[in-house]
Amino acid sequence: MPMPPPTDDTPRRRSDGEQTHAAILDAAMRLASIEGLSSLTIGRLARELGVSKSGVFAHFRSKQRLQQETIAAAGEVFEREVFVPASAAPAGLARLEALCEAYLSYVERGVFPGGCFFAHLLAEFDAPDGPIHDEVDATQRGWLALLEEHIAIAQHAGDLRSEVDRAQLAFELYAPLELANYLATLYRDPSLTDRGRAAVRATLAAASPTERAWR
Amino acid sequence: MPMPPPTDDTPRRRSDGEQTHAAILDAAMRLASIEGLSSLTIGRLARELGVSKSGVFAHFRSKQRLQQETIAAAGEVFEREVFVPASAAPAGLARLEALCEAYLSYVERGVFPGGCFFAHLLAEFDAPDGPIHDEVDATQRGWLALLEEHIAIAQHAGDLRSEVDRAQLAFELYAPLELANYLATLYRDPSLTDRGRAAVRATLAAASPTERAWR
DNA sequence: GATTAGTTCGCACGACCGTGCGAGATCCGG
DNA sequence: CCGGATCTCGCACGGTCGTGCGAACTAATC
Repeated sequence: MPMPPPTDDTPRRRSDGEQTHAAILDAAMRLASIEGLSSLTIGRLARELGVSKSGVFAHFRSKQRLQQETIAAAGEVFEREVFVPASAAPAGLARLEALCEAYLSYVERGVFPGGCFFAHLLAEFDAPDGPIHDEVDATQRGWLALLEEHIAIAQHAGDLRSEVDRAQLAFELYAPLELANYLATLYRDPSLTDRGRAAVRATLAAASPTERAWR
Repeated sequence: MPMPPPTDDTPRRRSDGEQTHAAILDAAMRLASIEGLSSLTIGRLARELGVSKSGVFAHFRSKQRLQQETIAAAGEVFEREVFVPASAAPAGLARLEALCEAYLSYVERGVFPGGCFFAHLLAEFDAPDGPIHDEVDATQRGWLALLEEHIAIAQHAGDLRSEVDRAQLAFELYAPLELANYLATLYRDPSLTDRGRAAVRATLAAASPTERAWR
């Protein structure tokens, strides 16, 4: 009995496959952000979507493709939820603050139910395994490079002291964002992001040219 | 052909089981720190140790017990590698610095090949699943509480300003430790821990009563 | 030397994994 | 109305998982 006619009245529409494809990736992102990309399972996805395993498998022709497409899809979500909002701010210090705030807001709003998708990947593929490791590596370097870029602009604009080490400051801004993400998810308490906000504020204040570098 | 007599000349010694038990936990910690506790597999452990699956399984009578004993064993390693060295410093600011330094050193020395075992758990069980989540939760709260405790002592001793929010400062100290761990493992570059050291130093300087709060 | 406790073995079970294949169901262009 | 595309299906495969069981072997005790 292959395909017990869709039962619901709406007949199969043009390009039903694209819809399914997107729905699968949606569920995959949700699952992977909670339990990790490697415990993403075709059978489980199928069950969750009320679809046969073959129905899922046919859309990606290997598990690896499924994983890669899931990462790509999550990348688009991240771009939409973090990069785009932050881009409203002018390049430099304002953009730097906007990036941090956009990240914390994205954690706070629970865009992914298991916390930041990429933070999860960072922890999961921290050991040098397979091709996904390189992708994660590049993602992290890109994020840090973006922060550094705006630090540099802020320095040239005189909004940050020019002696501060850019890579070090990027690290110090990123650190509280990550920890806020992990603890907010672990404790199920989005208010943890306020700790992140305070930390970012303090770090930027310490790097500001006006020496009001205390909380 | 069960048990092809141990082949090597050394005959089975008293309490061979305890040795095996410990060897299994050793391999389990190694594996779990790299690939996560949930991809810890009895079959894989057995293969890695050149032993039958039953030979592994018999020592723990369920997978859950294996996982719990692995966490406990890693806790002992952490205690030996971080808590004990730090305890040499007097309580308060010195202990606080010693704890951060001990953690970074433990990351740097690669005590676990996949980076800090507990940081991995923090990321892996950030979603509320099962009994292990509670254990991870408690571990993290304990670590933060320990930092807070020595912050309080340092404040009473006048080594840190008494107005600073203890929980916030603990968060700001923990954040660079975690990120240093993740990036050092991801980039295979232990020198990342120096970023963590600099961040800790800056954060403590900003909280110090003498206002030399710049890098 | 027989007994006993302890350790590891082979083997089997059901469940789930990723992957393939052929077959129906539906839709679209002719 | 017909023929190809497109989806999704059921089914089957080999592999690995966690878990049990009985048996073989060793070392220590009587």
